[in-house]
Amino acid sequence: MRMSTKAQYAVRAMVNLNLYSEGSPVSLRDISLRESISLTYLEQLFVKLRRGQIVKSVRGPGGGYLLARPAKEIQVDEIIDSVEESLVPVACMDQKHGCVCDDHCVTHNVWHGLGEKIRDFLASITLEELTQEARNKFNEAKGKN
Amino acid sequence: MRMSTKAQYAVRAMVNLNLYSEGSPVSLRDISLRESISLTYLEQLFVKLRRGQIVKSVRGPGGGYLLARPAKEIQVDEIIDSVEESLVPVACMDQKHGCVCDDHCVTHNVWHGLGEKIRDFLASITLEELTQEARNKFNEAKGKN
DNA sequence: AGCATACCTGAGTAAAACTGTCAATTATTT
DNA sequence: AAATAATTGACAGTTTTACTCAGGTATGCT
Ligand code: FES
Ligand code: FES
Repeated sequence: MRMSTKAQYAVRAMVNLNLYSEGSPVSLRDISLRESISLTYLEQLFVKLRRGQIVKSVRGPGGGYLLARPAKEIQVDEIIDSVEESLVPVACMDQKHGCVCDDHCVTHNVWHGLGEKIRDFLASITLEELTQEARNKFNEAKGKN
Repeated sequence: MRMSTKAQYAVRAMVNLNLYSEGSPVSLRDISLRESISLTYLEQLFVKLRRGQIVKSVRGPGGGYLLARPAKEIQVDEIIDSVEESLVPVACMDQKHGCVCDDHCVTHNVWHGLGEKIRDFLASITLEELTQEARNKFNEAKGKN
């Protein structure tokens, strides 16, 4: 039961993007340097984030990526959805209507319920919150010196 | 974010074991036939379930497996713990005290919180409940004919 | 125009994990 | 002794993951 590193990177990158962007585009190179994630790998992730309507791209010099909408309206589960296939814990439930086994499968309710819990939790966290948390941590660390 | 089939099989097998055992041992062969899981794969799983104190084994003819304690005291998360390594969604939290990154890592709280939700949910379901649910489904299906 | 920047794309690859099998052994009952 | 059934460890095929590489395209600046 592991979250792929792809998802972990994506969330980190998004927080970093939001943290250092003040209206202007942030280049992947910068995020790559700050978060120690390979540039080419980041490119791969951001293609998916863009398709998932999480970010917008600006080409050319001075370009980079911007949030597609306010951080308050971006939920963690949406970020993960964009880069990964599924938050549902079992393959047989990938279809929209869940697993057909509904009637006879003994463990259906276990996986279905678990999937909902996971979804609900990740949907309850916004990028805005994470970014604010990051700012606080940063300030605390600064205060100690 | 997938539960391995190992975990899925283990839960199914445990429900089946409890469903057909009335104090007497159930052989893996029987479970294998009823649940269409390869016998040799079941063997692999039950070695781990035994080590995890979920079941007891009885050797020789008429032998098989028994619950190590009442079904009411067996939680789904314990079954999964036995056959799988970890319910924690990220590798860096495998150690007992969680991830050291506590202070500087921005996404720590996300994964930590998620891990707790998953654990809580699976711990809230007992084998007893699942078995009862299975009996109900069986009876309903029977009623229709 | 020409150059630098930075996004964009698809193919490819090494390592790990997953899923399952095979062969051989040990313990117990009849 | 013979049959039953758990027990063990090694092993192989497949899939997924986590990346890299080699190009291309769009844009702004001088
Ligand atoms: S087979 Fe899909 S949940 Fe049971
Ligand atoms: S590095 Fe482990 S949670 Fe951040």
